[in-house]
Amino acid sequence: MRFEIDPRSPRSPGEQLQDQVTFAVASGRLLPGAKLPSVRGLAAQALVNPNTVARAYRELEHAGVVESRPGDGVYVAARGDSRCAALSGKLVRERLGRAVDEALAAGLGEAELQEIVDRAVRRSSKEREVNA
Amino acid sequence: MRFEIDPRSPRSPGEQLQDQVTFAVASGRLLPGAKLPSVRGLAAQALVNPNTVARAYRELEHAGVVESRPGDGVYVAARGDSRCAALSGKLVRERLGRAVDEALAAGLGEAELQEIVDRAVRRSSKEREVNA
DNA sequence: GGCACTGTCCTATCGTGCTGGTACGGGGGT
DNA sequence: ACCCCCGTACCAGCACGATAGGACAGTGCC
Repeated sequence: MRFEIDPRSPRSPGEQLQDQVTFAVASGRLLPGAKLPSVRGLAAQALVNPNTVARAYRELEHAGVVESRPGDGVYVAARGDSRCAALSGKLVRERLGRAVDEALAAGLGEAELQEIVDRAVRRSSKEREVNA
Repeated sequence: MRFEIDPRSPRSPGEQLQDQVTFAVASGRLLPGAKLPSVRGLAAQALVNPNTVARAYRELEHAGVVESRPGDGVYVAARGDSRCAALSGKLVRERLGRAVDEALAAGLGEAELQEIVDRAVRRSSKEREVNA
């Protein structure tokens, strides 16, 4: 499981980390019981401060997505997957909705919009293949 | 032309304002030569600080989208529309792409994604009718 | 027991974006 | 000429997220 931060995103690094874990759990790429990278390890990998990772993990624990076992590691919570499903669905719907609103406000027609979405889907699934 | 700020958006008020003007110009809702709301007026309407609006206008002027005539007002620049077309197209593509990536990462299938987009389009065009 | 690794906590500091307030100079209608 | 509204500029201050560094306690392995 790789995590990475897009510095050009308007979302803060901590939020991006949180989102990525949530989505990975919701999609089943991270199963309940799986061990997440260590705070320090993930910080080094994602080039952020360990404190930022720790805060993200703490938020996730508060949301019931993960469980942290001090001295051992952070694990996906037992029912974290179902908890994430609703959560990530809501997030995704909200953000996709916003992006579509923007696109229409910018004068794009439905056809062009459809084409952009298709293209993004194809690009994204191609990347998924490569990483498989 | 109404502008409003969504405080729940991850984007800063200034950026939201900037985007909205850009999209309005790109879509032809604001034509070259049209007068934009005054710094103070828009600030009062959108519940932000006049300084924030002034900065957004300055950025837009730097991008060649608007022209400011001190003592008079801020106007859409002569070739602002064409300048915006490319700009907003790029922005929209980027953000829609990100949202689609997220949705797929969250485990949504293409069919569900399609359904969400359709729903957002319909909701959005319904709002457009109401405001027409 | 000792060691390496884990998560946790705390404080100080920086950068950035927004706020609040004030002041200046120009345009345009009266 | 006057006054009102306009954009512009500048400043101090605040909030927030991220950074940096250090210290602590628990777990697991040897």
